[in-house]
This record gives sequence, C-alpha cells and structure tokens, in this order.
Amino acid sequence: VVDLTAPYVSGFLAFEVPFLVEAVQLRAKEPGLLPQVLLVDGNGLLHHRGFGVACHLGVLIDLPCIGVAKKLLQVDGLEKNDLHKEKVQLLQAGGDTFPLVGDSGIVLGVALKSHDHSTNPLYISVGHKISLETAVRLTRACCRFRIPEPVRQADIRSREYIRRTLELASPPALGRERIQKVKRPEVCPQRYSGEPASEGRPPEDHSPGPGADLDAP
DNA sequence: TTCATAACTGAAGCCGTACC
DNA sequence: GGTACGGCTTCAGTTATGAA
Repeated sequence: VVDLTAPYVSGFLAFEVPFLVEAVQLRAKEPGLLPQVLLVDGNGLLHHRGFGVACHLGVLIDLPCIGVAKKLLQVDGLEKNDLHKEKVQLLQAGGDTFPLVGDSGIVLGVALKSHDHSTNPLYISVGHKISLETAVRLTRACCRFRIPEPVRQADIRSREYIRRTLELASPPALGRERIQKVKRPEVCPQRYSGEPASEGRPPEDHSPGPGADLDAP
C-alpha cells in the first residue's frame, strides 16, 4: 500500500508512476521476474497531451509498455458519440478492431473487442517501445475474459489485499459496509519533486526504439 | 456587465445485478 | 460461482442561467 500525495485528477495518473517504477524495480531484484512487457491500466499516446501513464512508466523503466483503458478518454476530437457507438456495434468477434483517429489525423489507438461476448471494447494505445499492431496482438492474446489477465489479476488481487487489510484494521466496525473512498486532501499538496517529463509533451518519434524487439515475429 | 449559483461533464473505483 | 456491465459516487472545471 502506498500513500499518494497528489489528488486524483483525470488524465494525471502519471503522479502514480513513481510507485509503479518502484514496484517494477522490486520485481527486477529477483532473477527471472523482470517483465518483458507491461500492460498498464491507463492510456499511452491516447492522452490529452499525448503522453499518458503508460508512456511515463515505459520511458522511466525502459521497458515496452501498452496502455489498456476500459473507457474511452475523450481527446483530440474522439468522442463516445453515435458514430463511435455504431463502430463498436460493428465489432463482431473477439479480436475485431477499429482505429481511433483524432481530429489531427493521428491514429491515437485502437478499439479492440477483446472477447466474443463482450459489448464494450478495450482502448489500446502505444506506451513505449512497441508498435500499435503488436500492442493489440499481445493484449488480445492475454484476454481470457474481457479484461487482459495481467490487468484483471492485478485488480482482483489488489482489492483482495485492501479488503483483508481493512478487515484486520477494524474488524467489527467495518463489517460488510461499503469501503469509503479516501477523501482527497483539501489543499493541493506541494508539487511532486520529480518534474513531469517534458511537460507532458509527446516524444518526437512514436515508433519503437532500436532496442524494441517485440515486433519481431 | 459583472457576479453568484446551479447544472453539467469527465474518468475511475466500488457495488449490485443479470447472465453464463 | 465467476464474470461483465450498468449505475452510483467522487471532485474540479466548464457552461448556463439569473440577479444586481
């Protein structure tokens, strides 16, 4: 469990990146546990500034990262409007996709029907050192259900941990009551000491770097 | 025209419910 | 029993409305 010092703001998930980096580095200390690729519950290039949490994390740990969002972040003219819903309905089987093209003409990501029986798609975007095509293929391969297994397991296990921790902290009082959301600090705390990378500006080149070998067959 | 207030928007977490 | 999904919640920012 970590203590966030910044309030939650949509599109500012990058404030959580230091803790994610720490988690990955802890894993890396044990032989064979350093991940080859990370699926991040958030967005990569599909972001207000073109540099979401998946990009931040990927750059800092220098590993391929994929942004996997469950809801559409409405940026660059992308909207969950009738046209979008129409496109979603046209996705027939698991693995079907359509590109998310912003007003700027840039392909920001892909909507992926991850499972035959799911109605809502996943929104895949490039984070770091990986092509969009490979990101989609890899995400699809991880989908036993709608949510990719790594993201799903992280969600399930974290909830389980929180539930157990809270029960241990105050067993009778909490009981089965709804877990109250942690109240945000009233005053915005001092800015995180680590300066946000390049003021959220996207990198000049979105293509995977020379070190990326994930696109190799 | 300016100010105050209300209503609305957006993303994500949590929970209840329907479904397989 | 396990899963997906919709609805409700949070708060800050934006927009609309009405009063002075």
